[in-house]
Amino acid sequence: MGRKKLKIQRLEDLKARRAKYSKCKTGILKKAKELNILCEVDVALLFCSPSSTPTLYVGKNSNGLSSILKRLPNLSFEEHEERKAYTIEMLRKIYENSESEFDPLSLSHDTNANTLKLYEDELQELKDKLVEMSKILRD
Amino acid sequence: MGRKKLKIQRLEDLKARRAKYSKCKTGILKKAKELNILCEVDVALLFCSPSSTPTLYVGKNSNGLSSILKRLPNLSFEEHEERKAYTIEMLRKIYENSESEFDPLSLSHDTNANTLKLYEDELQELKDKLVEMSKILRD
DNA sequence: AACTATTTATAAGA
DNA sequence: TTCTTATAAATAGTT
Repeated sequence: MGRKKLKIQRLEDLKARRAKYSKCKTGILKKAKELNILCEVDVALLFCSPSSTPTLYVGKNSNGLSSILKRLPNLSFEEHEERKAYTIEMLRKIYENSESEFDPLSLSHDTNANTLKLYEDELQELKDKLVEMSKILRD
Repeated sequence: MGRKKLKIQRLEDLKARRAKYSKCKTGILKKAKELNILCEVDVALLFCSPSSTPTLYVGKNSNGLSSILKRLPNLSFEEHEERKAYTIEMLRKIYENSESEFDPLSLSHDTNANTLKLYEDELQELKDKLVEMSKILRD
């Protein structure tokens, strides 16, 4: 929207990128709030830009979701070897089954309400990460 | 947007709510992808509706973010008492400091890039949760 | 942060 | 669900 149509590619100018980020984030947060209220959907959004404070938004009335997200910041230093092995195994299963949808929870306490739909970007990244991890494990 | 202006309140008709959810989610995901590419911002979105499969979107090139999010589904059954105590302590600090911004990471390995900006809904929920937890602890 | 021309998202209907 | 079209809303360029 706006005076001209934008090509969806990285904005090279830092200042323009920051301005865009600010405006766009505001817009998405507004939409997410609307979705949360209109449709009774639990919503959580996380934005991390290289240059500014990460933003977490969690909609009202999230059942258990927000309590999980609250712990996100603390996970990184709790990565014990045990957990890593588990994660790698999970990634392998995901990799072997990489279509546009899958269910990472089939490994554990699955219920219909707990399945996750993943998008292409996510899957590509999982693949990349698995390759990286494989390299590390070979050393 | 559309033929008429909508009031932002829960849609009472289930069918309408589902239709709205589907359309709106598509729109937000599109915007999030644009933000991810245009501004080089790591993005993660999670939607959980009562009636359909939860949706997770994580943008391309997320540094460490996606590996954290990947483990979200597995957290719930890993809630040991030790972790709970830590979480409660974190919530207390947050509660005592509840303005529209704060830094939950000051408790640990804080860097400028690791702080989180929280929104009102989030804070309200934290307060509610803390009240609940206080009740449980008194028993 | 504010303005406004323009693009984009979407409400209602098919 | 998908499409069409009128309309509401977001936003690009600019101040």
